[in-house]
Amino acid sequence: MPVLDKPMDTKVSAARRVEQALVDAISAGELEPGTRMDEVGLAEQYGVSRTPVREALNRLAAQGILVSGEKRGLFVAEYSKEELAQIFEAMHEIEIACARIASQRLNLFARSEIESAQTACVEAAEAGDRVAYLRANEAFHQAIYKATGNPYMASLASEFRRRTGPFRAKRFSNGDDLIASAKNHESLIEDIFSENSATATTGMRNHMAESFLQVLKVS
Amino acid sequence: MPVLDKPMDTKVSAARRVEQALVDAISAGELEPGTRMDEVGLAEQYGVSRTPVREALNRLAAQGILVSGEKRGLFVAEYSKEELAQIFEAMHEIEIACARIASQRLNLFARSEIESAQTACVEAAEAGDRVAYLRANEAFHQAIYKATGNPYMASLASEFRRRTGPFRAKRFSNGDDLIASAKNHESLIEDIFSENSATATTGMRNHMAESFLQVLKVS
DNA sequence: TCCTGTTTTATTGCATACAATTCTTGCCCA
DNA sequence: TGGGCAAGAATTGTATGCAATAAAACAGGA
Repeated sequence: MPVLDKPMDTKVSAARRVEQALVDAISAGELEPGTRMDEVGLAEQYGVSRTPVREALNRLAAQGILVSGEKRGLFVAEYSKEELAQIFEAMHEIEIACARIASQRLNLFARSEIESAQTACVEAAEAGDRVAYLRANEAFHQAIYKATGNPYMASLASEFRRRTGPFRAKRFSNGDDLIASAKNHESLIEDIFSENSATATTGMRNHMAESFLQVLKVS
Repeated sequence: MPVLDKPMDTKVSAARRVEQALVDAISAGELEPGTRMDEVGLAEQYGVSRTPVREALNRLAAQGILVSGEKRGLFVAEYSKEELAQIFEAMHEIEIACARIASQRLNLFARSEIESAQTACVEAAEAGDRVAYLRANEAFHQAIYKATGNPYMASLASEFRRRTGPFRAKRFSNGDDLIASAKNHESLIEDIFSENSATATTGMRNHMAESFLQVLKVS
């Protein structure tokens, strides 16, 4: 019975710990899309009562990470290809908006953050380290979100990345994919740094379209 | 003690009814930003126990409609002018994306829905009926969201409208404001119907900028 | 064998009780 | 008079029990 990792985290409520644990499990793919969330099972698994579990499930449901199917209960959201395309389209639009805003507001600090994230991406890609690349890629995109200077845009974009995480993760099957993705970043960076918002828009559009096509292949 | 409107709605859980009631109250401005949500108070107000109230509050908090301040408890979100500007910027971007996508995919049915919503807006504006206008305006924007054919974009945009509802509602102080807003819609519609996505983008950009400037005036 | 109606079981939703935490009030002392 | 401290009150977080309901299992007839 894997009790929660940090039982000493007395500051955080049990409900939040369960929520975080579930998000992690879903993002990591341990809980596959379509899996049913059993209140009593999770409760005893995490050593708490049903109440905080219900609270966590509710919050996840409100975020769209869990959905209620035709059967009773909540399930890890699973999407058809069409739904996936729609979600990616939405994410796509938000990323484009972020890139455009970032290109208009770019300051030196944000710029250096993006660049160093990209450096980490390239290193991980060349080393063929898939896990490191995923993390670096995440930091890269987060840096762009942050560069918008708009935390609401940033959290919106982050939320979509969380939701699509399980589907995007699959696509890096070999080292070439990593390197291709990193190369892709380079041109996107150039476009953003050009401080021409139209160029940045186009750049992100290409990047995201590319990215989505690969997801569809493996889903 | 205003008991819930539809006590017979046995199909819907108490938690959902409370949630909906709270959303309505907040959107309508009955619960002003900064108001503290009292679990026990709401519980007896709606004639249920704390459990479903807590569930509703949690869901609202997950949507960002409620936030936890420095004091204990949850509060109706209130924003500084800068935060408001950022939220509107984000909403702005999403609306623009919706308008662009809608203009690319517009079919006759969606088109007629947008047009009839606009007709209702004009009628309400000319009658000087503020409440009717708010509802019609809402339907107008929802019709555009729906016209994207992408439910995720639509729900995203809807969520932002819910969040900004209390702030937008204030801005229609007199009849001229209504008429101005309705006129504003006309040009936006033309832009969307032009099926030129660049034009639709520009149109929505103007509409939203106009809208936001008025919000800032009264906030 | 398959459909349909019924009983059984499992699970959710709600209420309530209790524990733990934080806010507040009032008191004492400087 | 003001600041700190302590006791009390209020409020949140969690556990548990019960009732309602949906799913499943089962039986009986066509």
